[in-house]
Amino acid sequence: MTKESTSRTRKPKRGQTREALMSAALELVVKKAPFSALSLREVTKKAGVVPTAFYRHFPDMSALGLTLLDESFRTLRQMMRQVRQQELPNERMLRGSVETYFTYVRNNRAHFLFVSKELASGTPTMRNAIRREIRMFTNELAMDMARFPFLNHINAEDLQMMAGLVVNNVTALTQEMLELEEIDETGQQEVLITAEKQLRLIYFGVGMWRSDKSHS
Amino acid sequence: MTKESTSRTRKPKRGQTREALMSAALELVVKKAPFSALSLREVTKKAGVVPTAFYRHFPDMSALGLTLLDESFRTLRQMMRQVRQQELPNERMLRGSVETYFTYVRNNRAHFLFVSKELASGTPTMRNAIRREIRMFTNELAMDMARFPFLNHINAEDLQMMAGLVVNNVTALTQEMLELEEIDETGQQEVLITAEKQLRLIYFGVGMWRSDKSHS
DNA sequence: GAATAATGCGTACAACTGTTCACTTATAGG
DNA sequence: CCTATAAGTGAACAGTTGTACGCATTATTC
Repeated sequence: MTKESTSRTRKPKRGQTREALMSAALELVVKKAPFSALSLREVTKKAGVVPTAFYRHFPDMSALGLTLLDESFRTLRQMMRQVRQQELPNERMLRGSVETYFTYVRNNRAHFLFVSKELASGTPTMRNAIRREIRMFTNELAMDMARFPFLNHINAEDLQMMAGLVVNNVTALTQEMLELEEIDETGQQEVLITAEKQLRLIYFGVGMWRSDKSHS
Repeated sequence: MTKESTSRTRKPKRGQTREALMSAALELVVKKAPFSALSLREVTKKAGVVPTAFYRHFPDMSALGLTLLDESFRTLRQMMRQVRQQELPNERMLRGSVETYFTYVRNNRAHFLFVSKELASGTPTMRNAIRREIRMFTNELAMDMARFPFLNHINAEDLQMMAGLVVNNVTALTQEMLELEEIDETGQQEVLITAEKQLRLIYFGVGMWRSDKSHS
C-alpha cells in the first residue's frame, strides 16, 4: 500500500498521520457510532496524535468524511468492475457474481459499513453522493442487461426497474451480511445462498416480463 | 414568538411535557441528524422545557429513544394489520397493497424516517429491536403465502426467502420514498409505480419457482 | 382546604468539544 | 551544512454537554 517513502527516515511520520487519522475514524465508525457522532479529538486520540495536528491534514471533520467516502467508492468501483467483467447474466454465472461480490464485502467490511451507515444517517451531502453512486451502478447494470439479446424485447424504463430491483436487494443483503459477526461463517454462507436464490427468482421473473403489459 | 411571562411563570402542563419531549426528538431526527447525535439539552430546548425537567420523564436519552422506537412499532404494526387484512397476493390486489403501504409511509413520515435511520446507525440494542420487528413481518408474510393454494408446492425455506425478497425491496423503496421531499408528488408517484412493477415481477418469479430445483 | 406527589426551574460543576496561536522539531532541496 | 517548509506540540479559549441538588409550583387525593 505505502509506496511513497523514498527516504531514510528514522521515524517515518511522513504522510502517515493522514492515513492514521483516516483509519482511526473508520475504525471508530465500525465499532462505535455513525461518523457524525465522532469528535475530532476522539479521532486524533485514536490516531495517537494531538488534536491540533488534525488541521495539518483536513480543514475539519466533514472533509475527513468526504475523503473516507471517496476511498470507499474506489473500493466499490473496483468491485463493480470485477463483477461486470464476468459474462452477462445467465443462470449459471449468477453464483459466481454473488460470490465475487460478497467476498469483496467481507474483505472491505469497514468501508461497506461506513457507506451503509452514512447512506442512512450522514449529512445530505454524503447521502446524495452515495445515492448518486448507487444510481450509477444501477444504470450500468441496466445497460449491461440491454446488451443481452435475451432481454431486447424489454424497454429501457423496465430494464431500469429490474436493475433497481437487483440493486435494492443486494444492498439489503449487504447490510444483513454486515450485521453478522466476522466470525459467523455459517451465517454468511446462509446469506449467500439466500442471495443466490433471490436473484435467481428475479431472473425467472425477468424471463416472464412483457414490457407492453398494461399497468394502469 | 414565545410570549410567556419572563421569570417565575409555570405553564399549565399536565402529562404533556413527556409527549413534547418525544415529538421534539422526533422532529430533530427528521430534520437534522441521527438520534445518537441529539443532545439532551437540544431536545429539552426544542420542547420548551428546562434541561433538568427531562429527568422527570426519562432516565436518559437512550430511554427516550427506546420509547420512540416503541411508538414507531405501534404505527408499523397497525399498518401491517391493515395491509394483511386485504385479500392474499394475486396480481390484482398488488396495487392496492402497495398504495395502502405507501400512504402509511407518507402519513407517518417521521416515524419511518426515525426507524430507517436507527436501523443503520442506532445502538446495537435499537438495531436488534428493529431487525427483530422486520423479521416478524417477514415471517408473517411467509405464513400468509403458505396459506395460499397457489404456492403450496413451495417449501417453507423458500417461502421465507421469497418473503425476504419482498420485504427487502419494500424497505429499500421506503427509504427511497423518504428521501423525497414531502411536496414531490410526482417523484412519489414514480416510486409507487416502480414498486408495483417490481413486486409484480417478483410475483412472476414466484410463479416459476420450483422448490425441488437443484441449486448447487 | 390541607397534605402529598408530581413536575418544572435555576444554579452549579466537571468533562468534553472545536479552534486559535505561538512554539518546536523533522525533512527535503539547494 | 543550511535553511525553508511541512508536521507535530501544548496551552488556552469559549461553548456545549450531562447531571446533581434544592427550591417552587402545580395537580391530586383525602
